Amino acid sequence: MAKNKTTKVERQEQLSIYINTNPFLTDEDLAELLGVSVQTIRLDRLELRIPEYRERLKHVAMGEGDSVKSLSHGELVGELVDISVGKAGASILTITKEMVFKKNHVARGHHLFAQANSLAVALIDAAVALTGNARVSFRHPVKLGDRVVGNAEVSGSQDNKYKVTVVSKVKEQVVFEGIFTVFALAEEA
Amino acid sequence: MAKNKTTKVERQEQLSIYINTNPFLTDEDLAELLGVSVQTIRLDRLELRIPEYRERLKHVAMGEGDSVKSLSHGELVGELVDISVGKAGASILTITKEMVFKKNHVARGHHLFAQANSLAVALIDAAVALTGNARVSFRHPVKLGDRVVGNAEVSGSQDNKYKVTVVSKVKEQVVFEGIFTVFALAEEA
DNA sequence: TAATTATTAGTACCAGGTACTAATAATAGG
DNA sequence: CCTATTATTAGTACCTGGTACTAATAATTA
Repeated sequence: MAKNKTTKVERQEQLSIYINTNPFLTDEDLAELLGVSVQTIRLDRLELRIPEYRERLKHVAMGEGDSVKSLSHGELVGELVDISVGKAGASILTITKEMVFKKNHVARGHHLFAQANSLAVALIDAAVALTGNARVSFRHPVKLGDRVVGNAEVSGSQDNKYKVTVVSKVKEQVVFEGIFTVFALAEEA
Repeated sequence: MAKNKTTKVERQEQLSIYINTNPFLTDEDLAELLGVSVQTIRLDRLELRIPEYRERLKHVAMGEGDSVKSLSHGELVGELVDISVGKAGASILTITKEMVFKKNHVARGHHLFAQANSLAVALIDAAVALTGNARVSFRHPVKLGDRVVGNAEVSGSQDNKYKVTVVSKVKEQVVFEGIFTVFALAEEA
């Protein structure tokens, strides 16, 4: 037949690539892409130990599932527990396994920064606020499972420039301190 | 019957909570949890416009699917393109929709911080490295789709304390600058 | 040519649903 | 008190995306 003369191995390599770059492909999709029958795809997956569609989705979903409150999503990192716009606010961030170094279960600094930064920005009473600069100190390591309570306070302002001080604690112990300069922007800047 | 006298509305609220905190629950699971039949759960989902199990997983998986390189995962934010441990390194972060403010498509500062911070930490030749403090400036807004190239350099060291300077650019324009003080820790600190 | 490997077809089965019909409780209104 | 409406449950047929298995037919290799 006038089929592309690809070997089994070549096809299986392609299969791996397809699935790795897009786990949402079903066997039927793959069969069409590779020009073989669905049964062949199944045999290939078996040999390559690639789980079925639904299992794949489950695992992608799981890996990310409980990190919904993490940096990539939502407008705020952590959970806002109290806010008085223009004045002060607080948020809580629980350290999950995705946020820590595998080696020692210490949270990566940028998560604490992210909590503080998004809290600082949330405080500003403007359509859009951007961080201009920041000075931050990581006072004490934060561990997996810790509940980090961030407290922010607007400590000064000049024109559209606000100074926000954030102190984050884990059970009364200060773990992070930062001073953020946030700019309030007009609606259509 | 000696059932908990919960109203339909109360049950539906509970249902929402259950599903929000754990999208992996099937109708059967939920039926058992709430002490009603599977059919009732289905009707509830219909009324609440909650999609079915497989659709939910698909969406969790999708929402996060392409943000694998974002903050919550991997040991590094951005893609490492060059590194010479103890000296310098570079990484690239492409700004996705998850990283920007919906209103103006400008990247939230903490993502740039995260890229720089994880790059700084990666540079340190130690089992574990932690950021002590940092001074950062966001020079120019970064937009959705921008490819942020971060360049880090160890600019000094004293004992286990390293000073790392990071400059991030989008097409030759400096968008972020930061000086990080990173501490190298012993294996079993 | 015989043996082996690769590919395809088909069957029965499963999970987790949708969509629909129908029967039975429970609650409220007059 | 009886009726009308709402709530809940049961059951059926069907769908997707598979697993597990059997069997037949190419294509290759020894």
